[in-house]
Amino acid sequence: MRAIGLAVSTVIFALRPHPATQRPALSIPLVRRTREPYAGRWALPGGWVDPDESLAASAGRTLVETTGVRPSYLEQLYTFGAPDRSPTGRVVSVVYWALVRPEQIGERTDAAFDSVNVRWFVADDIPHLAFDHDRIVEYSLWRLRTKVEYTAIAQGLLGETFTLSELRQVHEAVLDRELDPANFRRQAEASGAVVPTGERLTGGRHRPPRLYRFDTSAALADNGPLGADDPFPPSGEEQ
Amino acid sequence: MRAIGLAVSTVIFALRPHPATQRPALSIPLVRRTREPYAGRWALPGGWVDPDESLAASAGRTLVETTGVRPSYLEQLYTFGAPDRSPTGRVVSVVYWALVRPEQIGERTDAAFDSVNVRWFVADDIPHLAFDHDRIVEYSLWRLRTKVEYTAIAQGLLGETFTLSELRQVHEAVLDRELDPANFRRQAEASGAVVPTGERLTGGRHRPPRLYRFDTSAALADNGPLGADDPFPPSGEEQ
DNA sequence: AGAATAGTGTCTATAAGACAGTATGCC
DNA sequence: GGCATACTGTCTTATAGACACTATTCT
Repeated sequence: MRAIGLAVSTVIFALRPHPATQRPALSIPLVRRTREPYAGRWALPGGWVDPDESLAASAGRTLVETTGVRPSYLEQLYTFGAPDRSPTGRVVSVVYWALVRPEQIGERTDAAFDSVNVRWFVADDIPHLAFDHDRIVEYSLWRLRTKVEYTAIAQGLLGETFTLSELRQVHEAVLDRELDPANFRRQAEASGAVVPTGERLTGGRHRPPRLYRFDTSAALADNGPLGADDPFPPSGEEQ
Repeated sequence: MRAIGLAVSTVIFALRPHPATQRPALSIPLVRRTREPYAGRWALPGGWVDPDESLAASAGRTLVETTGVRPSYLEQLYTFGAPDRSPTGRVVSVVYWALVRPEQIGERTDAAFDSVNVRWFVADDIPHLAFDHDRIVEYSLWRLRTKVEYTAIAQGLLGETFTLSELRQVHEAVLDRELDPANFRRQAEASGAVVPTGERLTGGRHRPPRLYRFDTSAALADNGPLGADDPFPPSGEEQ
């Protein structure tokens, strides 16, 4: 039995101002490869799985190293393992996807963070990536878009409190289409996932909207018997 | 980098006569472990991934070795990789699930097939399994049941032609609840997944029902940018 | 004819979408 | 007061479910 390399990669999503329009746009951080193969090309953050480390914990490391924050949601996406997907030998990659809240990203300035080789890209304007990462990003986008329509994962991209208008804009940014404000409001309230805080957002240019928060007793997504992944398990137990 | 063992396991589903009632019941083949750890316990069929073999092809081997037939559907389920899931060392298992048509199973009698250590179990009456396989089976059942409600994967369990009554019984066996024949018929026809052959099933005790076949131009399930897995790829290309 | 399943019709409840209309705060 | 957004009301359409009813074949 020859050794097969086992790696983890993570597709990280956050909402960031679009470079052109400044409106919130679904974005993904990528790292530039500094060595062969594919030196100079952009790729998904990731690395080898440590022998004593769970898969989700390995994905958690990836997140910290690139965004510097704890993700609000983490889920296994798919495992890619075609024999020829890496020119240097057999590598099987367990890929995760994560949601990060924008206010937590901040600007990393410490020496450990190499901002030259880490850059955020708008999700629908990704360059041609190394390995089979184009396919992976495409699939992760499909999964996010499918899931945002029938779960409450959008909260993984938002802060503590928010207006329904902001929540709607998150859905619009993810789905890349406009939604009817009236109908969206009704569905959001009927779902029970959001709860009004009783406060209003002042300082806007118009009528102050109500602030909401997510019902913390409800899960972000129903993944069946498997719960959500915990990238930073307290001890060492995990699937 | 210490080596991490990479394995593949497969949850195989087929409809077989329930030992007690003789009615079609969702069933899973298991293999009895002949060595430690967990010697004597039932477990999912599987094995090590060959260095030159794709993950789906490895799952395909599993299928042939236990059921002896080509599966009608194969999909990656999840990758389990907790550091302590095997007492003998670190093993990461990429798990697949598959559907097999009952008429293809047949009874294997050749010497290569050890029927003593391979047995079919009714899905809702599975013994306590080796490793973390209890969880895996539970999750695969959830996935199958979720998917049968919004896709046409039930055809993976049926033969070439069938009556709508038979199709409904497949759904009922999977979901473990009765469905209204009238409403089921309407939905099946409206979905466009089934097409009447123009023939009828004679020889029954009552009014002969129409025979249908699946619309081969439609996919069994929408897995997004990733298509269905092919366990027996012609050359060597795959994800 | 009767039994049993095949197949159709129809009513109700629910939800999504379109869109008109009212409310309220800031300029 | 005007404007932009917040928020409500209501109509239409599609679909799921319940269930009554008709059709056809075999015994």
